[in-house]
Amino acid sequence: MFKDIQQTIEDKIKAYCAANDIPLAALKWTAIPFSGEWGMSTSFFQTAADEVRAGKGKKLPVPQRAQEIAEQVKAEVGGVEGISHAEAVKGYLNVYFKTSDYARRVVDEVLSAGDDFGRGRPKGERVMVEYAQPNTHHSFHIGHARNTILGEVLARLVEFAGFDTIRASYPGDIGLGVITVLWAYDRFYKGQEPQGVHERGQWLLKIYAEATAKLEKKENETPEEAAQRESYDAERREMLRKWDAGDPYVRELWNTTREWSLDELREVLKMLDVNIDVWFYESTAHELGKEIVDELIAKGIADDERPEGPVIVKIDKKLGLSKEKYRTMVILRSDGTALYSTNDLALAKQKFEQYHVDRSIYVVDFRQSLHFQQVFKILELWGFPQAPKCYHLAYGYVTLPEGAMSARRGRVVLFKEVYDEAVRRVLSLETERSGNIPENERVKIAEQIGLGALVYSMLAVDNNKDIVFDINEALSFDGRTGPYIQNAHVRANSILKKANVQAANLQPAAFNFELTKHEIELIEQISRFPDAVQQAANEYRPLVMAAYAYDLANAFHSFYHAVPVLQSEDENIKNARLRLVAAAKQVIANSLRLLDIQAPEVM
RNA sequence: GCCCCUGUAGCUCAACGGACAGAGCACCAGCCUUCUAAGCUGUUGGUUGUGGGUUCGAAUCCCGCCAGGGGCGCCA
Repeated sequence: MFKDIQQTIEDKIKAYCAANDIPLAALKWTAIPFSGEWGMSTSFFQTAADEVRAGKGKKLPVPQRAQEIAEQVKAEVGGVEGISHAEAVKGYLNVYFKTSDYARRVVDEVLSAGDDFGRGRPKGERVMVEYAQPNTHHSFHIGHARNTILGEVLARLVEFAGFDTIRASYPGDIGLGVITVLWAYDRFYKGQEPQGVHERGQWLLKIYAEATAKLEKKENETPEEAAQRESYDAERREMLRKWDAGDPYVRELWNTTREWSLDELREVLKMLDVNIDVWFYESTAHELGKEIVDELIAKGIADDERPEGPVIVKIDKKLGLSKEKYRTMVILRSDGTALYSTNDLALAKQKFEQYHVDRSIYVVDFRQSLHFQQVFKILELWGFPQAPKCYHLAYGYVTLPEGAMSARRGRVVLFKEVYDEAVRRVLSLETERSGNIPENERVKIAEQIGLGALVYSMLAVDNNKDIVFDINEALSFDGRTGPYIQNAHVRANSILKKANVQAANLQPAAFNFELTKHEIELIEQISRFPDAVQQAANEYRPLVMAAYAYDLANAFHSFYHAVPVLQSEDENIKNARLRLVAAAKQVIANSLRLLDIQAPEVM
């Protein structure tokens, strides 16, 4: 906001420097710290340093010269419309806005834009975010939740920032792991089927863990046990071969169990309010892979070492690098079957050609960093102009205090378990803390709060860090948490409800009284929202929005505590503060929406 | 051997190369007949792993070292 004022001031500074032969460096504006007033700040260190380097000007130390320039420039900007005063401090020029104008402008803009406040102008580019890609025949665990939440929030951010956005999911519905479940189901549990979408999904995970135990080589195993294990393994491999050959029995088995998993996945996505636009499945990507390999060989990018070896791309060599960096990627097995890399290359081509995406974002854990660097480089060699705009959003694992989660050992924390526990905890708190929640909404609100806590805990850590999952921390409702932000929304709503006003029937009001520092801070935070959206989207970092939302809620809580609204001393102040509360509620709601967290009216 | 990530307060984490490195949790001291205490206010707590370098200015950029994690031609 206020780019017009900024531009006016910049023009004045530039004119002054040009007239006085000062080699002005690019101006970077930031907020003024520790001020308690609004304004913006820029420094002249770089300019002073440039001057010294050019041998111009007086021989002053850089900080002193910067201060001198700031003082000179200060005189130029005093009379600008909307500016109250300016000051030169330690080499910085601080420009303060007229509080009443500024406050009114911010609040009016929020109230008129509503849900669209902060939305960026269309950027004319299409971005596809690929996330929510768990394997089927496993249950959805807390690590999948991190992936899905990161991806969804990123999608919401880039969409709101102005990108045409496509959400894509890529479940791994085939592979040896999937076949292992099929085999064990067919061998030991054929015909059984638990009731309930989640129960069925979780049951498959249990079968997987059991099957792995049966197939794993044990210490000190007897010859009989070894023979049994090898025979099981042979059955499993035979089943994979049959699947590949399209055997009707195996395919039918696969389809049925696959649907159980996908049912569970769709249910979880619904709980998280995630709507996937495009579903890619590994099983169908398989078919596409072979052709692109031929194309890459024909173009001289890939080397075919068959039948002795696989099809490979010597990336470093093709790029002319002497040190090993991207290494060599195998893109097709020597027997002609597809690999993960084959599928990803084929899918990327499809994204570019069929979906016309300009940017392609992959939300996948950090262990696959090299894989994606290799894929992106091959896309570049292949000649796709979108290759430089492919981005791997790598995130750390969610581990348990006792170590890594392991589906094979059945040592996983399921999303549904945590969700249920979250709802239980909120319900018991509601009894204690909330008096006025209607009986028929208690569960719904508990779900919103519980999920809010869980989701925020996944977003409040930068994505490149591992999260050691502690349920008490994830489901904390105090301090820097989802419920803290939701509570700010509820309190704002509470005031408006009590005043019996809607955003639509707020009285106009002027902020022509002396504002408290809490009001100033709150308005400052509100005005930051559009920039926070752009920053989070440009850097592909949900954390930026998570941090912003907390700061905003924090400013509101302080305001709420210190500044009376309904008890204001006069009618104009009351109306102005009601507008401010309505604006704050709106921006908190917008922030929560981007974070995929519900904004309840009561809690 | 090579590559990537991480190292900041007791713990969990922030900080476009810029002003006194900030929050939360925990600890301690206050604040509920007053718009919801899932809250507010205050106190305590730091040679940013380490040694150099670049810069007017470094937690941030570059080099070395230490510690932890991950990856490196037919797993995904």
